This record gives sequence, C-alpha cells and structure tokens, in this order.
Amino acid sequence: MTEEATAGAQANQAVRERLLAEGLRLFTSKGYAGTTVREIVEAAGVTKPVLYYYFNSKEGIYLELMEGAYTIFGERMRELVGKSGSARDRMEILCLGIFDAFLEFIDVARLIYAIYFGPAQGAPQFEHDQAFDWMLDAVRTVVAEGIASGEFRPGDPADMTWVIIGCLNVCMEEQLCRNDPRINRDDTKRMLALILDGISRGDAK
Amino acid sequence: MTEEATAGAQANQAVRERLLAEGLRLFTSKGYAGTTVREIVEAAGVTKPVLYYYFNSKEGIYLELMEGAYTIFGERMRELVGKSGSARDRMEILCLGIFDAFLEFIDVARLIYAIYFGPAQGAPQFEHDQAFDWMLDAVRTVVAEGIASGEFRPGDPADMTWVIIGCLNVCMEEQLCRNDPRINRDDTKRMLALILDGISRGDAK
DNA sequence: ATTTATATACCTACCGGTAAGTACACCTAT
DNA sequence: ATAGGTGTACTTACCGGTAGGTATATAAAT
Repeated sequence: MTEEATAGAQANQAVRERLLAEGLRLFTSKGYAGTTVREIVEAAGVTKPVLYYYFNSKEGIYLELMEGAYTIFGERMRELVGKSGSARDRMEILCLGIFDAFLEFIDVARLIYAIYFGPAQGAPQFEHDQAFDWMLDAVRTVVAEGIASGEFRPGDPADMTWVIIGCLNVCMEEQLCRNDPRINRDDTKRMLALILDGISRGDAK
Repeated sequence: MTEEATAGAQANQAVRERLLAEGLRLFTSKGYAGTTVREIVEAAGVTKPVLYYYFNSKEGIYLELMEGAYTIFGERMRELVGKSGSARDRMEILCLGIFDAFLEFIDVARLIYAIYFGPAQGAPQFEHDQAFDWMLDAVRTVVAEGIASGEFRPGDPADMTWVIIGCLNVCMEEQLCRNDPRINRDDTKRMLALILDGISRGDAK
C-alpha cells in the first residue's frame, strides 16, 4: 500500500467522520425531525448526495450514530465491571467511573438521553434501554455481593440498587441539562458515600 | 343567557379543548418539529385555519400547552407543601404526593420531561426548569427542618436533598419510559424509607 | 480503463401560514 | 317585521419555501 492509498483512505474517513460528527451535534441539539440533511452536509462541507453515498439515507446516519454511542458506553461499562476490592470501594469505582465516562462522552450521552426521554419524532426504532440496563445490572451485582459478604445490611438488593442508580442518574442528568450544573464529581462522590453509609453494616454513628 | 348561547360557548371550548388534547398527545409522542399542524387539526376534526384562529400559530398552541402543564404541577406542589408532622412523615407525604401527581398527569409529565431532555428542535423557548426546581426546593425545606429539629443527622442538606430527589426522579422516569415500569408506588415508598433510615438520627440498627 | 467519490440540477411531497369566502347569531335602525 | 351591519367560528383554496431523495455528469483514485 503506497502513501497515496493511505492518503485516499484517510480522505474517505475524514469526510465520513465529519458527517458523523456534525450529525451527532445536530441530532443532539435539534432532534431527528428538527435536523435537516442539508444542514448536516453544509456543516460537514460536502454536498447532499455524499451523505446518501456513505449512509444511504437520513435514517442511515442516525442509526450509525446510535450504534456507535451504545458501543462506546458498552465498552466503558465492561472496563468498570470486574474490579476487585470491598463492595463499597467497587461501588465507588463503578459509579464514579460511569460519571466520568458520561462527562467524557457527554455529546453521545446527551443523544442517548434525548432519545430515551424525547419523543420518537419519526426517528427509526432502536433498542433504547441498553445503556441504562447495563448500569443497573452492574450496580445490582455489586450490591448483591456486598450483602452476601456482610458488608452491606441485609435488605432488598433491588431497593438499594435503585437508590444508588437514582442518585447517579440525577447527577448525570444535571450535567446534561444545565450550562452550570449544580452537582459536580465531588458532590456525586459525597452523595454516594451518604447512601453507602446508610446501607453499610456496622453503621452506628 | 339563553340555552343556545351556553351551547355555543361550549362548542367553542370543545373545539379548543380537542385541539389542545390532540396537540398534547402529538407533541409528546412526536416532538415539536415532528408534529405537523395538519395532523393536529385532522385529529381534532377541524381545518387548519381553526388552529390559527384560536392559537395564532403552531408555537401558540405549544406554548399554551406548556403553560398549562406548569400550572397544573405548580398547584399540586403548593398543596403538598405546608403539611405538618415529623420531617420524616412530611417527606413521605411530599414525595409520594409528587409521585401520585406524576401518575395522574402522566401525559403532561411526559411532555415536560421530553422538553427537558429532548432537543430544542425549533420549539419556542420556555422556562423549563421550573417543575424540577419546585420539587427541589420543597424537599430541601423539609430536609433543613429535619436537621434543625434534630430528627435528621447533621450533614450537608444539599446532599440529602439530592439523594432523595434522585431516588424520586428515577422512580418517576421509570413510569415514563416503560410500558411495564419496574418500580411502583410501594417500591418508591420503601426506597425512600431506606434513605430516610440512613439519614435519621438514632439509627443504630 | 475501471472504480470510487463527489457535484449540479432536479424531483415530488409536504411544511407553516394566509386570503377570501360562508354560515350564523346578534344588534340597531327604519 | 325587515334590512343592513357586525362579529365569531369555520371552510376552501392557495402561497412560498423546503424536506428527503435521485439522475446524471464529473473528478479523483487505482
């Protein structure tokens, strides 16, 4: 493969990536129906048939963005699961890891949330619950192990799981919905500690 | 006023209410940009200029729906605030009351959430944070009084508030996003109790 | 020469909005 | 009692603009 071939392949990818980046930005800020193909291609600096060349349709680029978003979060979840240590430590690593991933890929996250809560608006169907369910399963696993090991109190693992998820969820949502979020990572850590203090065994303060 | 006049006034309201009801349904399920004036009026059984007659524009009906939604929740919040009893009892009444209001007006709630998380999509600007902020202030007030009275532990009232809000929030969101919510009112009550057990003074179990 | 990537020009269908008209109720003047 | 005027509620037909998508030509890469 010559250097020319590499440059050509890279030019391909550059156009494609530009379209995806602009598509992500615009779908996120305007929604599926509110975003036109014209504005995506104009932002990417190409003409309209180029989008159809690479993605076949408006739906095509949208679905590719969705698949990419879920892939990113799935990989990050896998990295965060399977750590070792006390249940409390692992919970902290897991939740703050999720929070950090959220911030790192906040545009992607915003798109996922927008789809999850937002109206369908003619967008093609996609399995929407996956990212949330991954999170739920991971937290539930750590809770169950904490109860089994005696580190957390006996109780309903589902309740504990949902309280933790609720806390993490509201912290993440705050990052999405405000230019000046009222909750940061340290707040999240403290709030998590408050919950874990409450469900830990040997809590006699 | 004759009976004919009453019937005429009622016919007015019937058309107007039909447009609002169909508008709510469609904006909620399809979003602002994804909903056309044509489908609203068709669903309401009138012609397009009728919508412009009553609401001046597509924006007009949307804004009227949004104002109505916030009015409903604001009134319900006022009813729930100002109850008396222990901080714990009041917190339970407040949170479960919010949850109940949410279920009662779930279409309205769905629209508010869709707007809050969903993309702007060309919809007219509206102050979106109000319902959430009402909730936050109400919970914060009860938390602060619980700490002051010694019922809750000394601690950061903001942390406690947000943990409670996060829990309530995720329970409500679950009602929105699934045909078969995994959390019901009793679950919500139990989870709230788990948190309140954890932050209560005298918790030595 | 062939394949791939891109541009120009165009298509049909649909968008929000509006002008003009109609039906009806009510009021006032004759 | 009747005619004319006014206002409200609604319809039909239409407007200019734009949506997603495509045929064809051209440029670039191999």
